[in-house]
Amino acid sequence: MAATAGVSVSTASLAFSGAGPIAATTRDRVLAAASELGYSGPNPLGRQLRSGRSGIVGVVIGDALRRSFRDPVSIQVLDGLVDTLGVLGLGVLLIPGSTGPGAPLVDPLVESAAMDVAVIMWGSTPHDPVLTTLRRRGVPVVLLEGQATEGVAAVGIDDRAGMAVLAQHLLDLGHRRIATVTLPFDQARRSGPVDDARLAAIEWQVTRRRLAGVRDAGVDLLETWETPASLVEHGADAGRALLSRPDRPTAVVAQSDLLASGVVLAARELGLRVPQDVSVAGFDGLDLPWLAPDSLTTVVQPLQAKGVAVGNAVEALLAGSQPESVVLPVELRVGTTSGPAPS
Amino acid sequence: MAATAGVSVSTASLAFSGAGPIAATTRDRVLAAASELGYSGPNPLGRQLRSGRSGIVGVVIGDALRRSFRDPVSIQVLDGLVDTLGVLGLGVLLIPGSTGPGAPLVDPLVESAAMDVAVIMWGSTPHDPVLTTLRRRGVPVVLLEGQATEGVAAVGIDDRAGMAVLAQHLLDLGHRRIATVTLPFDQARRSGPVDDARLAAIEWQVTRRRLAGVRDAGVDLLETWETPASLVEHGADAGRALLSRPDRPTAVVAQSDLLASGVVLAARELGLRVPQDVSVAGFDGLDLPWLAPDSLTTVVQPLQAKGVAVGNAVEALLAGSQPESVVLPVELRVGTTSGPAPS
DNA sequence: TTGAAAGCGCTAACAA
DNA sequence: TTGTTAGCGCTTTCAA
Repeated sequence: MAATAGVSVSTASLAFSGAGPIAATTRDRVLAAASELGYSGPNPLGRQLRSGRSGIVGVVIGDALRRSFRDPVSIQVLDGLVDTLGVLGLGVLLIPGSTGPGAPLVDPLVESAAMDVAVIMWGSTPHDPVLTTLRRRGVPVVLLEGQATEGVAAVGIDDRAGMAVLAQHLLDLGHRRIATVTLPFDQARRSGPVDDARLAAIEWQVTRRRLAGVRDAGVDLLETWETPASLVEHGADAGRALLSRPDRPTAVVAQSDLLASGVVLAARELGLRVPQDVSVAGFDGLDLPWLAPDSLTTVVQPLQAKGVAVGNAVEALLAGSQPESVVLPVELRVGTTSGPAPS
Repeated sequence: MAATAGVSVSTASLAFSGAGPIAATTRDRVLAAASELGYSGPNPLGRQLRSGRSGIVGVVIGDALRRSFRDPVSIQVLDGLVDTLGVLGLGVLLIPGSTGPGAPLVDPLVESAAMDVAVIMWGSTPHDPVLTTLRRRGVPVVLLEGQATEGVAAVGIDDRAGMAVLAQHLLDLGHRRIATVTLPFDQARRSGPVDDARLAAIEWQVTRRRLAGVRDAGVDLLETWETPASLVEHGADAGRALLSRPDRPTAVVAQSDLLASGVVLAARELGLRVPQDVSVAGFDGLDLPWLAPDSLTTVVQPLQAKGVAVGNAVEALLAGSQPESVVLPVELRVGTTSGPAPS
């Protein structure tokens, strides 16, 4: 310990922290001794125990990393979050979400990793075991796109209204046979057409709200197709099925841009022209350079801003106040993939 | 503290840890008291200080998150890493890499976050300030695709040999006018054609090795184009430029699949047929569903396995041994984007 | 301006 | 089988 080498004990702390009064000469002496002994500043573990703070924000990804991170949506939110937290001197600890039926309900890190606040990304319900565990531990939580509960704020977007505007856009173009491709309903992550019973059992709020938005506009859906994840290939599967129907839809609304671009690919594959034969719309507002020359008709959501909002909520929690839930606005962006319904 | 409520002090520790002898009745009593008081297991901060271990592995991303994570290559490696570390009870702390000329050289987390081991992803050189900082702190380091130094192991692939095989494949197909699109040369992240002086100054070893591989096969490159990041749009930029030359190359080798797919898009845009008019090849072996109906000719590298190998190196370091550097094999995969040179 | 002492919560060694 | 004690490294009173 530098103290032994120099001359003091707690003085060394002052030398490093800069807080408190200290003679320039002593500080220099301490720092010199430290570098001699190969001591490089206070041990974070000691500081953490003393302060009761780890400086760590646990981020529970709502899925296996490999899947979550293939989705630019999660990435952009995470990016905004990391930026915001970085300024506050906080680090992000990645915590895998439940990876499937076989795996344990919550990752061990949720049970026992040190963290000052936790963020649950994507689809937490009030009875989410992850949420329950964190509350038991007394770790304050911020939800992203989850259902706000007593004492737990959520950051989300107005996806229901956004979807309604998008659906109205298609109605205005004369479309009447409209099908939709949805995000997952729940952990089960099934794939295929859904019936009324299944529709009534949607657990994930995002999926539910976006579906409700379509109905709000007065659309009577020709078919609803559930996917296991927001990935291009699942969108393509759905597109192949929906566009092969004898009463082929004239428009397909997907609940994400990745799903929508899969539908576009499926349409091209089937020799259908977009938008002359079929219109396709998505949700998110991603930049998809490889879809060129098409640009997707979509609802743009502020992904970075979402991350920033979560970061701000975290900051509030650490400051001891209870943050408000936030609903960010979205906006219709008409691209080249939607056009008048074929007559 | 549960101790007060129950009857003991360190007995409580035994009750929770399960290690050491304890009467079933006392354990139950302690656990009951704990749940009554809302105490939920040992505070990780205390345990960490006591054990000297944080259970955290810092992963320094070689770039801004938003860019790194748009690259499936990083994601898949990270996925393999998180899986491996999860089993060991270790968590991954995300640390942004240097984000550009303006920003500070190293993220504050590198200076002072608690971590047992650090992983530097992507392109660390022996004089990397991040590496220097970590060594000063005494944090053991594993490099991914960096240059191994004394006491610092690196995990990488045999990209030079892989590139040579790929280049030979093109030569075998009769190609003689071959251009290449490279990964970044250094922090500067420039875009455009490079001259000999610039070629001699490549800092990032991956870029250097893959370029060397092409030359190993005996290819005399028509042009070398540098990109600022491995992203589709940069590949498209490069493709547009290279394929607009009067002496248009008959084949373009890109140092990554994302860059290569950008080149394919540029070719389509220019009305060139792939591979009849121009062959395109990449590196990585990604699954690119949206490139359909084409599948890229590429060099497949074991991305997940890379993450696992890094995880194993971390494990070795924590066990006190010095891991060996690892070079994983790669393999040529011929797709539909390469064919005989046009006559 | 510096030093001494206490205590954050934990576990491991030892004693009872 | 349980309790006592010490100490991980730090920062923050408080006293000198």
